[in-house]
Amino acid sequence: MARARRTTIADVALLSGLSICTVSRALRNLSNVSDKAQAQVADAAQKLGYKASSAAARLAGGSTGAIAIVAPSATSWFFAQAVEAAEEVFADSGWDCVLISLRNKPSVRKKVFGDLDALAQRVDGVLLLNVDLDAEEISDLEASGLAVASVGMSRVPWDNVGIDDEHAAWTATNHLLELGHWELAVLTGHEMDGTSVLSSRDRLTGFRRALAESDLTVHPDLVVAAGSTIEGGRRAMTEILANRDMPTAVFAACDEAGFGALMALREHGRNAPKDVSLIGLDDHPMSWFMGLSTVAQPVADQGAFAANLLCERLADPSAHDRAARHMLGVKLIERKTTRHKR
Amino acid sequence: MARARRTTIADVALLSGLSICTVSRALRNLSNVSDKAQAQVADAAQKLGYKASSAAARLAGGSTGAIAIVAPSATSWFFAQAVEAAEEVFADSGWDCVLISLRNKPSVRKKVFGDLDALAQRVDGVLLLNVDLDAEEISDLEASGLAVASVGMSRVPWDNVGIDDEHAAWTATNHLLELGHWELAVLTGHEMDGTSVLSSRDRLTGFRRALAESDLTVHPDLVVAAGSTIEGGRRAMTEILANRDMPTAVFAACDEAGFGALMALREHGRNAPKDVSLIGLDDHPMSWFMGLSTVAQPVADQGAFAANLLCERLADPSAHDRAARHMLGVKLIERKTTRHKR
DNA sequence: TGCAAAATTGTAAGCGCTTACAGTTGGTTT
DNA sequence: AAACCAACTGTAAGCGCTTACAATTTTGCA
Repeated sequence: MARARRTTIADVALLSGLSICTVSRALRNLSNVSDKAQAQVADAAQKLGYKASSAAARLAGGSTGAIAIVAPSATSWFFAQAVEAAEEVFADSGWDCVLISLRNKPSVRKKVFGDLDALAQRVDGVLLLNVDLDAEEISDLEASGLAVASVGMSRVPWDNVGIDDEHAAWTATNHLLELGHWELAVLTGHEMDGTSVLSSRDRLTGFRRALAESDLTVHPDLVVAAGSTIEGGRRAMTEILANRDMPTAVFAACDEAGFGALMALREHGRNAPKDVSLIGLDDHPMSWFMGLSTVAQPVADQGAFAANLLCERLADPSAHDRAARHMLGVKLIERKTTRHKR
Repeated sequence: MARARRTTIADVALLSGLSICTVSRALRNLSNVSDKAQAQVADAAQKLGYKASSAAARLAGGSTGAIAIVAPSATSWFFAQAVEAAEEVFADSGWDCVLISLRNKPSVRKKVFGDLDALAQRVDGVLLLNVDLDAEEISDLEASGLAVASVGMSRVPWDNVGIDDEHAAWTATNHLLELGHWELAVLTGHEMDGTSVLSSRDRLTGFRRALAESDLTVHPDLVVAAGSTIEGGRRAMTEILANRDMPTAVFAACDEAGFGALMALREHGRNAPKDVSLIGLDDHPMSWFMGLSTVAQPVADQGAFAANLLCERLADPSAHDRAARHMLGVKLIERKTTRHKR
């Protein structure tokens, strides 16, 4: 099978009997092309199996045909789900997805967002998944000319969809409070190295607010970084167990950390809800089985929704009205790891 | 902050006092450039903060600066891990990763591999993760000019790393056999729709071989598709439980399906190992906690290893010797869901 | 029916980089 | 010292597509 010369727009022009320029316009569905020409071009392109060269298009000022999906990390359940959901939407609209994992490293984040021009050169848009950007990065991104949409970022000048993380955390914490607990610990989504996923900040805030509303204070030793992995949750819970003051209830900022906490408890001969009440946040597929009480959030929906929003922007950049902000609901799910304080 | 005209290779040429051509060569570290010129160019590029345009490079016949990571789906634990590990390797080498999830749909697979030219246009290489390709797709890919490396594909004309899935499954099954079980069921990695991930085929083969070696036959009703999700495992196990002939042991082709099986058992008032012995394959982080016996495989290692192989190929396309094949080891881990048949 | 305005279509100039091929330069060889 | 070479460097022709701007065809109306 010899490698044939690629079919270019010129071939289509020739076959359709129109000029390259008209073909180019027809191919991109620009308005000022007659229906007849449009049809001829479509027909010729079809016959020739013509595929545009994204590189050439890009170079000439067109679209790259790609968007970037940026996530703090790609291994946790939440991100894997959101990424897949978004990828599906993008793929169906013909966009390539460049995956960029920040790997929980501020250095990687700085590298990516510190050189937006480089990014803008390879993609037309960016989908941010719970990425924690500082004010400068936000305004740079806004000014970069890239279309942007995000999952889980409030107060941001572009389309955004998410849950109210603070409220979700508040709901979980409040559940604990209502069960009569007042010595609470929290396994935050922050990483050990200090990095934090955006949602984890809000969740911590929600936790704190719930306590404050009950005039409770949080002992610093009982706020421990777990990240969003099972292993992190396990380490964090182990740390809490080593504490002289055992809390009677624990809020894990994500279910995976909650699973880890369950492990740590078992390793120490304890369990939930007997020794401590434990509640997570996410509603991971395993949670039902583990009996983990939690606050459920629609994960794939968020990814898909945001991806759709971005596709729309990309399709019609002129629609430059103010950013849309969509909040999806969460729901408390009581299972077996929480119960009334005795 | 006005959007300045981009710095091109011409600017670098001007500043360095050399021709565009020499600059281009110096930038790409081609051999025939004097050290002096090389230094001047590096210096000028540095000063100007020059960033090459990948689109232009591509159009002119250079590299796209991107590779594609293709996975049957992106949500399962295995793929999320492998993808992240690979992404890290690629990102560190400066490659963009285009994520392509086949979403377990043959149609998507056909679309992607049926038009390799389109793919070749946007990426220089492809990393395949347990993708099940037919002979034609393999040879087309081989002929496409794309650099290829894969995880978990045997007998393929390019670099490959993986575990011996058949042997791993054989090991798991044999463990069951050694415990005295002879009525075995298997939850295969095949999807309900008939799609199969490459590894799941080999695992099924390994299961069958183990039985055959003990002169045992498999009842068709006891070979059920579970895919590689918790939910799939749950459905599959439920189906088995509805069977009149309950097996005394079950091999789940992946731990996640095993978790689902555990759920189904519980929903039916049964449990492992009392009612059936259950063994998985993967060693998912939850498996320890669940007490799930399994066969452990190094997941991130496989992704990173294969990514490195691909990077090497990409860096030196001339090294066209025969494909390397690396087999990583697996290990039986006995936990609590398997025990001797009573 | 005739002419300006509107709608289409075509011409041609790049976009920034790679690369075949044509110089240059300076050291060797005879 | 003339003739050669090897090692560099420069010239210029694209890669395939977008897009001002010009040219042409239609259409709308008086």
